[in-house]
Amino acid sequence: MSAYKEHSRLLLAVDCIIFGFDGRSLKLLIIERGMLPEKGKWSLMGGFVQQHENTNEAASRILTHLTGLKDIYMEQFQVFGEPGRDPLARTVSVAYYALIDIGKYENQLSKDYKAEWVSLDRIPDLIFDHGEMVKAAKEHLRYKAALHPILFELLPDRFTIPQIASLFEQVYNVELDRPNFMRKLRSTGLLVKQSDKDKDGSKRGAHYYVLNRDTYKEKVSSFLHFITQL
Amino acid sequence: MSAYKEHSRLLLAVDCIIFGFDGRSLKLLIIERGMLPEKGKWSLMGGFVQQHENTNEAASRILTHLTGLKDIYMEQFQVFGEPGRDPLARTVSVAYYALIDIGKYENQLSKDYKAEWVSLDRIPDLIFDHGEMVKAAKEHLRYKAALHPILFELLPDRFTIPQIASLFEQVYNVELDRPNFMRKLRSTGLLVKQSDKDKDGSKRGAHYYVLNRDTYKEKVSSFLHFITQL
DNA sequence: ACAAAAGTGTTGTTACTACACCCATGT
DNA sequence: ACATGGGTGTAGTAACAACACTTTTGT
Repeated sequence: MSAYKEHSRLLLAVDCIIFGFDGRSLKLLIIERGMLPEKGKWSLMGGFVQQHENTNEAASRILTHLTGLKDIYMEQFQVFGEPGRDPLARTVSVAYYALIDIGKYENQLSKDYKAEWVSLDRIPDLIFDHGEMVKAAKEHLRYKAALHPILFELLPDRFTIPQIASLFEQVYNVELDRPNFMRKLRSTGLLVKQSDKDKDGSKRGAHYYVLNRDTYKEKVSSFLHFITQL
Repeated sequence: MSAYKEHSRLLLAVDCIIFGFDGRSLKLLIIERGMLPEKGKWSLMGGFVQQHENTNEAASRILTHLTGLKDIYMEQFQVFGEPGRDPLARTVSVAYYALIDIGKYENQLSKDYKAEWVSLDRIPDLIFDHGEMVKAAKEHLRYKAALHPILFELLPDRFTIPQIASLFEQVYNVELDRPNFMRKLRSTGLLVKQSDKDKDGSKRGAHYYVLNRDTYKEKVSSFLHFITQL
């Protein structure tokens, strides 16, 4: 372990921008920080990368620890490494965003961490550069979700098309033409219509759909345009 | 500097996947490694992140050091952090890909490093996980270049449409319909036609074009599809 | 009956593909 | 004159946007 002696070592952390959807609105999961510095302030969930694990494993561990869920959709999107970002020690952080159906979330660590779902447009000040991380995560999410159907990761097993539309509208901050959006969604072959309806959102009720997991797995990693043959 | 004492520190490196185009074919810049371990074997250009710099600065420094060029287009794309990837010490690497016009490349460090441009389909075995990094970089480049006109970064100031087409064909490993590709390119408004022609590639000669830098700056950060209004 | 949201139909426009064809020039 | 790429024209098709219209149901 004395190799590369002349080079300085540093701490490597992972921070998670956890997006959640409860069927109505898009939220962010943040915690009240339990350690110094900045103890008691709002923060993203994070942790240090351990000796025996890679960064994906660290992110998984941290996500499971906070939410109680396994196999959460997550994506590494950017390294934040300004020298002074953590005032106590040189710490470089690998940022991940994660997508969760809030209905599946188990508030298992309410004792260890004070975790809270906050609306995306009412995010309090966060420690360090976490605010910047959230902003970058939103951009990455927009980018990715414009080409890949990952927003389904936020939805419950049974969902309605108006719910998806509302989710897209919140992510992109636009109003969609519902008729056209509906057709586009159905043309993907990702949706399996159910016979029953959700009556909460409207009088008439909207049909439930479930995701066709097989075509989903295919389409998550396709969807390109500029070069149309591939 | 004794904060977070209980957490282990590690080495943070940057590795650069440097793509270059010489007007005919797409290449990768690799070096003969000058330090242990694996001294003398083929490797990507890389280096350790220093105390005073962030990872982008480290990558810039390393790129400039090897190529003699400033303001190289580069993009951070993935962290490689398997615990055993460098056998001598726990080292996590932030991978960047870079795009260079080989014509501008100055072989300035031929004494310090034995650097060489190799054809993308004849890459020798590389140390550690560098082969995996190259593969991932190619995928990221394909992804990004399908939506953003970044491949122009590989071209000289004056270039012909057949050259661009050839570049795209090599990146995506397809044959393009030249007439249609030409029209699509010109419809972007990125190209400014020059009056003279390049006679090297054919008898008739192909018109030179230069990039419209203004529209280029706009379009590099646009180009989405699934959500068409933005 | 009517408001409100879900969902269908239709039409004009744009973007793309396929491919026939013409152009300029070195040999 | 002809082979070789460079480049234009055109027609059919698919995807998309706009928006009128119908359906269902709670009040």
